Amino acid sequence: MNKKNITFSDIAEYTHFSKTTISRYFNNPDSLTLENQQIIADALEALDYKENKVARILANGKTEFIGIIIPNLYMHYYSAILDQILSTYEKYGYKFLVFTVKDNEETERKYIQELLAYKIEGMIILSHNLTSKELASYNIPIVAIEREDKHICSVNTDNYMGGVQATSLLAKSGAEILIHINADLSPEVPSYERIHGFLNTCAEQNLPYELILTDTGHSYEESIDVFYRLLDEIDQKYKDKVKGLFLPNDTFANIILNRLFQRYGKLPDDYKIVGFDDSPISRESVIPTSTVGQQIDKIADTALQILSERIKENHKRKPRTFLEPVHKVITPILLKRETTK
Amino acid sequence: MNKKNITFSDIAEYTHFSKTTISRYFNNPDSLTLENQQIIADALEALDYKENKVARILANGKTEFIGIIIPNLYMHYYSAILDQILSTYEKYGYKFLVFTVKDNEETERKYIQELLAYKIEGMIILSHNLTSKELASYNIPIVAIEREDKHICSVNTDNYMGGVQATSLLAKSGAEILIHINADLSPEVPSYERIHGFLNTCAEQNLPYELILTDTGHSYEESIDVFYRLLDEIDQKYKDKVKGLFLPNDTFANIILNRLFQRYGKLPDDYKIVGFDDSPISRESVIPTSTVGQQIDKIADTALQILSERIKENHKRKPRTFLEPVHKVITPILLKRETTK
DNA sequence: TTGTAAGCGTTATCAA
DNA sequence: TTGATAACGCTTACAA
Repeated sequence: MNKKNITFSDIAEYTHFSKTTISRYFNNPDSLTLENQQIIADALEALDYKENKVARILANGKTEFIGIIIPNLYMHYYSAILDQILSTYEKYGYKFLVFTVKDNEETERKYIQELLAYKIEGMIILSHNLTSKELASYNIPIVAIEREDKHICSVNTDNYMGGVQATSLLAKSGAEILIHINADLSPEVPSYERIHGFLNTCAEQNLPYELILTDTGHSYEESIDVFYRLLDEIDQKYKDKVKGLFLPNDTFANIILNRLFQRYGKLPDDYKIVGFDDSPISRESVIPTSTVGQQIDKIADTALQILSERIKENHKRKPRTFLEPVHKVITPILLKRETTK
Repeated sequence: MNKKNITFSDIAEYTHFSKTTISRYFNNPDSLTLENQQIIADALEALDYKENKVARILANGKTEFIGIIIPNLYMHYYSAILDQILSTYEKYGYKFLVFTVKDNEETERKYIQELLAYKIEGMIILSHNLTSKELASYNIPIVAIEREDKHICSVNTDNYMGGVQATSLLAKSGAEILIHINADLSPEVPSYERIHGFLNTCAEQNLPYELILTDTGHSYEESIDVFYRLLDEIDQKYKDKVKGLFLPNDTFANIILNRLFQRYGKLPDDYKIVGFDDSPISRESVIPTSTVGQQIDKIADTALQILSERIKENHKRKPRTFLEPVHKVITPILLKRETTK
């Protein structure tokens, strides 16, 4: 802060080159002789030059910023996704400006404006506040992850396949009645497909089943109440049957597993449980819980692949104005653990 | 991208004001008459103006960027901290550029250079790769969170107090032998103080204790091996005593709790357990685990308070060149749950 | 292979 | 209360 910043002008003066040549040293070094490259390199060292990407952005329009809007980082799924997105820096070079948004449309719009003011080149959206139609109207490359995505690109887990895998595993482990509990989802969110996967598998294999769509609570405490009640009902209703429970996430699976352990000191033989997400709790539960794992690294990489392609397209002198949204699907991985023995 | 961006020049032309006046409309509206404010407001609307903060930064030097270097977002503690840091946007207005760095000095230096190139105004560091001395040499405001912090500002949990709270709770719950297991930490990291808190409490209250400092493993699987072995040893050694176990985090506490549950179908009366962090696993464990909670919201807010003060100082025409590092300490909160009944 | 000069879209300084 | 003009530090034609 003390002495003024070293700029290309200073280096130009010092080396008796022009600013342009200094710029070339950074952007197209091969166009300089090796000697001259060395001279400039030495000068940078001698003057302790620090690059200024803000000036570069203003001049060439490429910020290499990608904006991320994510509901929170408190839930493991979201932080795991962000973790993987951030680590794509080494491969793609984009820097990430991250905002968390609770359920508030106006806030989300405000944050998007802020991101646009910083000239982000693309955006990754995990929140559910704005429709994909509105998002598409911003006219910048956008990838949605696990949310409604009609009008924008997206990367999702193959939720249908996940539902099939979970249901089949329960069936194979000896379940006589298959039960899937889920929130009453909108058919537009990708995870709705898990329900289809469950239903179709039961139908195809001719398995008795029950589908319970209900409010699963908005906090851990609420969810505990909900699932304790449901478990009691199920216990009553299917007393003499082996019950196969497919839960929409590992947290819910864990609530049920804990309840059974607290009661019986073990997982009774007439209960089989499968969760979803392969979150830490599924490994750290009192006995390891079977679950359907999302390939979060692939999801993140695919999202960046889509973005970087479209960003490159925008940098062409004559970018195509409209590209159809693409929708990629990543296969989940079934993890057979102790709760489906 | 199609038609060129609307700039102050366009608005100036449209309204017959100068660029300067348009700038004033944004930065010092009171210096314009209400009429003229309205005229400009209408023009912005009519022309669909989008602000460009990159240009503004280049002109006034204020990016409002803060860089964050964090080991990962996979561990809940880190993502919880980042979550709270991001939500300070509403209060302080800073935007965050986030990098994750594994154990690699060179990578961290590279990322810091990148952050500096984007003219960040401050930095929050949670990683352990570089010494605080080296970090201080970058000459920008930096706050460390739970890491070595001799030469830079920091915000930490009062780890000593945490150790005292945990140990006292175990004592009160009837433990006859107090055991603290921890990694063989450097005395420079803040969490080392937990050990002091444990030892001093045992000494003051004249309690029998054992301090086990050992390699706790570098993965969940490794940790399981370590703690199963330790538990067997403890079980042998203190057969007829009520054992009070103070673990350095909730994950480790959970490993022990699960092992006991798997063996006995419940937490035996001669085991009392306290973890650290109030991470989700402490609530979601087979029975809720007592733990010491860090006030992560306060930690994040305090970090930003320190940064924003120092950044403001830097914006003064004559900033003080050197400010002593400040070290803030946030009191932890003891959570008494089922494992210390 | 190198240089000149005109941007990029703001803000700051000084003057009116 | 408003304006003219020179920064801010880099890139990009176009020339040589």
